[in-house]
Amino acid sequence: MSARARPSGKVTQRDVARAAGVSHQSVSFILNGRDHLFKPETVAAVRRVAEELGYRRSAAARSMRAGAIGSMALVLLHHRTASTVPPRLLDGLCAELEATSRSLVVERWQAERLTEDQDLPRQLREVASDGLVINWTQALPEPAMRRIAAARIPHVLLNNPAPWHAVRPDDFAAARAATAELIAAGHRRIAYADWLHEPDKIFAGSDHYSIHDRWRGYAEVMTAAGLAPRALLHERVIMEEERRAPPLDWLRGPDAPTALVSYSDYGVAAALTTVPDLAVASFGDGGPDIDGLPVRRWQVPLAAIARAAVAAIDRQIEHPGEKLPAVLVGYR
Amino acid sequence: MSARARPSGKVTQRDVARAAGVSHQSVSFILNGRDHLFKPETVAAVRRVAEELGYRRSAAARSMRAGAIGSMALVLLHHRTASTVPPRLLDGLCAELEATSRSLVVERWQAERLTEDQDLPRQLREVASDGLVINWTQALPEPAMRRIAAARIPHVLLNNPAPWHAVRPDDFAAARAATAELIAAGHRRIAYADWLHEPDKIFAGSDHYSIHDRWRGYAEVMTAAGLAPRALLHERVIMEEERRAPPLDWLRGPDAPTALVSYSDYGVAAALTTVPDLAVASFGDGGPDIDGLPVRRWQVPLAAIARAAVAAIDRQIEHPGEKLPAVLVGYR
DNA sequence: ATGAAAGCGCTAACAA
DNA sequence: TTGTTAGCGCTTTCAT
Repeated sequence: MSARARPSGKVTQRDVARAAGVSHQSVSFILNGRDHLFKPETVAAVRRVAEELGYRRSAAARSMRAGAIGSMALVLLHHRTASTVPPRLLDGLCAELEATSRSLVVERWQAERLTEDQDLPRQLREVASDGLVINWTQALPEPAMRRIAAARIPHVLLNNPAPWHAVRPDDFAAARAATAELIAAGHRRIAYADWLHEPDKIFAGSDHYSIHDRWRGYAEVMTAAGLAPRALLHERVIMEEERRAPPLDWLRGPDAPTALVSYSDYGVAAALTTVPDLAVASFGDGGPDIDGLPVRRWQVPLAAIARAAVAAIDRQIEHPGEKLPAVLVGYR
Repeated sequence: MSARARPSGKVTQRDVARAAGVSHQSVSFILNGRDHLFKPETVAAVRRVAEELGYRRSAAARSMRAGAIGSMALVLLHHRTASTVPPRLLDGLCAELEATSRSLVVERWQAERLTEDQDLPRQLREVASDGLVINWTQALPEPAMRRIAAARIPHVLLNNPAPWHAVRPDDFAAARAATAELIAAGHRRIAYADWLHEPDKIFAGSDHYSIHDRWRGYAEVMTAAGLAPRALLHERVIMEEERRAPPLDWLRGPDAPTALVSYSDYGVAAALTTVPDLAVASFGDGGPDIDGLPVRRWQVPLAAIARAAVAAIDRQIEHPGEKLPAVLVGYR
């Protein structure tokens, strides 16, 4: 190893150039696909030396030059409890960005801390990505919105009912389809179950829009088919802290439902423990089934959502200031 | 709005300086906490103008100057199917990095494509983070290892049995504790269940080390207590593509186990559907229980793992070339 | 209390 | 085919 790099420093194009006996601009050209301009032996020498020294291009210097960062940020808002990241969303975003050799940054925002104007999170304070994919079902806190507007940051809201700059799955249509499928299979006593949320959120539509939309989709199809919608709710909201099996008495008895449309996976396993031959449809971020249980599971179309989100941000980068209408993505 | 920024360009310190009538170095000082050197009205003016123009510091320029990127990369290796990211791992890494105002990049590596020397992933081609947290249970592909060594990239392997530069949960100890707990509760017929893996992986220890370690921990404690270890395996491996409920006949009958130590959550719901009063301990990345089911769930200590991983990389940045022994993190 | 100048590593325009 | 030069935005040292 004739030419060693500084032991604790980064190897630069200059180091490679020195070791290979060429100028550092030649190194830049050769390492960036414009090698046809050089003698084959020069190219080979530069390549070999770069490899030996363990040269890696500086992403910081490159983005500075290019005027773009080469990454997007996935922003996860969370209250006290850790926000859940649907793995397939992460995967979809990575895949989408890889395709254009960009990468994904993940940042958490604490909803409470965003109330004050001070101490904004990094992605709002700095130009540290080319755009923000914000996974948040409600309205953004004022300070964050102000900053995004003032700095004209390309962004898109995920799973958010906002009319602009938003991408979300079509929960209403999915609930309709799920219910219709059960009716088509011959079921008549089909109940809707939501063990997680308070009735006013389900029936009136506050909080996460999907809580209301899934119920609406179910209820509409039932009514249209001349069947009676039935909501099975926990008499008391089960909070994160005190999760336990929901009471399942209504699954037995003469008028018991033969099928269930469940808001989420929560409680489904318990329901099937009580009535093994219940037909169940549920919605979720996970895979096509719940660990070995016979459930028709409607998967949130996260890959398509990721694609739409990246496209929306790219559009804003190209056409700054343009107002983008929200995108509804259908379930598979 | 007297001084507008270029509509489609980024606002720089220069722009702010011009609008506020000071030099751009003054802006840098004022915006970075050295405002005591300036007149209060200058400080106020600069602050106000920066806010109005939506100035954000360029992370690229800053890291170039600083000689460090200010982020770490979480690397997810995956085969064909999407790799799962334990949400609590992501959360733990974010939290750990936030504490030092750094951020997290996520990159997927495709194990097959790493076999060829060409076309390495971005984090190996470029200096795009200060270190790699590689979530991979096997040996790294040769080209990746070579590159990491040649470029002296700070890194740590997660959930990996490697003796150096690795951080992993102590599955062996956890399985021992889980089994001991069931024995202490009075159980005698305790079975070990793994419906996902082939016997040679469980008993001989190829593939993911935890597959073998959890079995070993269980078997040792059982034997030490004078009880007979019993492995309940699927007669045929259940592949991703054909997941279905495992056959559960062995949970009934006179000699049936009263308790179960399960490799993972897979199959637990089905087992409890068959025998509701079975005592079950399982291991997993998720929350403290499986959707409403009575299971003693041993949670992989992902927050502590994240902390150890970041610490290991920081250590390598400070002491390049030092060989770090693997870190074993205990379950809670 | 404020400004001038240098340089981080890279690429692109221009010279030779 | 190769080298020279300038500048991206920022921080820091030095001079005023």
